[in-house]
Amino acid sequence: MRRALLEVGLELARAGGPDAVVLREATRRAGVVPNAAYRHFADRAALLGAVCAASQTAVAVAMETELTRVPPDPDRVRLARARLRAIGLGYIGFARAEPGLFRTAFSVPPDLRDAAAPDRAGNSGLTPFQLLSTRLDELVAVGALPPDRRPGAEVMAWSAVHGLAMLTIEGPLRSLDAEQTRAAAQRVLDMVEQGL
Amino acid sequence: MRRALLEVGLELARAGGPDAVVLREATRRAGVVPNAAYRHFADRAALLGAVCAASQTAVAVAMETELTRVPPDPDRVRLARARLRAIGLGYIGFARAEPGLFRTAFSVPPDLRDAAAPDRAGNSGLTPFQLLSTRLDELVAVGALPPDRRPGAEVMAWSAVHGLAMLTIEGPLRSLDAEQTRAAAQRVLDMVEQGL
DNA sequence: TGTACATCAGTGAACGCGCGTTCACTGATGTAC
DNA sequence: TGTACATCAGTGAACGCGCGTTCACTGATGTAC
Repeated sequence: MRRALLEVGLELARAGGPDAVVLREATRRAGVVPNAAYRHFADRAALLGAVCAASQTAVAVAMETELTRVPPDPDRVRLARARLRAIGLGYIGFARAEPGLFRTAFSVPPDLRDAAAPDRAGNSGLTPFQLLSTRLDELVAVGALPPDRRPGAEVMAWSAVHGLAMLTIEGPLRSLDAEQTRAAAQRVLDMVEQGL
Repeated sequence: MRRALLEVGLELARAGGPDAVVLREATRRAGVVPNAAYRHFADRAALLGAVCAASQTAVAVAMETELTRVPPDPDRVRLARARLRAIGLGYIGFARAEPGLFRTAFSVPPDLRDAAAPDRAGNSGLTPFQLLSTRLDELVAVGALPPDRRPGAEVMAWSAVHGLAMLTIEGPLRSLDAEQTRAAAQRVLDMVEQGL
């Protein structure tokens, strides 16, 4: 039942973002009376927290999926760069494909994201941030990024990619089609590579 | 009265973002009965649209204010770069100072941002996007940006700055203090300069 | 200068709605003796 | 093998709340004759 509520909560978030995760509607879809939810979640905030954690996992899964598509390359520098691009593309692609879940994953009330994260199934258990850190570490390891530029690099890369994602899903870039979005993503990733 | 409702609406948005722009609460604060609002706005969406337009103007004003602080410089290239940085800093600074208004300005429902924009008072009447375009045009004019790199440059610059703004107000970078934010902003702007 | 009338911003009361949450409950499941 | 009992997921009914919106209205303001 807990799982059913979580899944139905994800369905609601998918369709309408975090505000759409409504306890009564979730129980309705789960075929259960409203207060039954309180057997499994302390309150609405706890349900939303769980949905948010699951959304973040989904983002991470999308990034890792893209990562596995990177072809092997004997040139370690080129490979490391391709991997960084891959997680960026996965991130933006997820935002485009699942804007509701994406917003749920990151527009999260401060104090309820510490909800348990029990469903790490399907990915390595790393958060999107950790996936990014790993790639940047690799760039340093293969000599593609000077170590003195490493600190704070997450923030820069993440800002660029996150900004594009946001602008394309709920900002003024909403009208871009899939092709244009992909092109914009490539250019932003170019900028990150250059600018780091 | 219309003006009073708009200002009280901005107050609500300032405190809680777009969702906090509640018609009944606005009339309450304006000292008026709820339905009186319908003399001035078709419905709640129209009020929110007006508040959103005003928030965007506020962002633009913050950017222009920062722009006027740029000292004169005989080196036109350096000046153009400083101006681009200035509007970026204004943008991020506004997001930090007024997260509620910032979110209201950009997390806007698709169809109601075409609300009238009657209160252009206090700035040149340009939108944040237009301010950015002007700066990029100037970079090209002084030879700091190759013309073939000009198309799409808005998207890249805006993505980087917008992403940092978002991550610092409602994302995982919320815990950064003012000093750290400023440093991050400078680095992101470095990246944009390099990466363009 | 004075009267009749239209305009229109704000009133008072009410509507139906969906929400989160609490209460005492039922009835199936599993465990202890 | 059979009975008594605890556990606990889900029920049924209800609460108080704030919301957006609609109705017929009042009363001040300004205009036409």
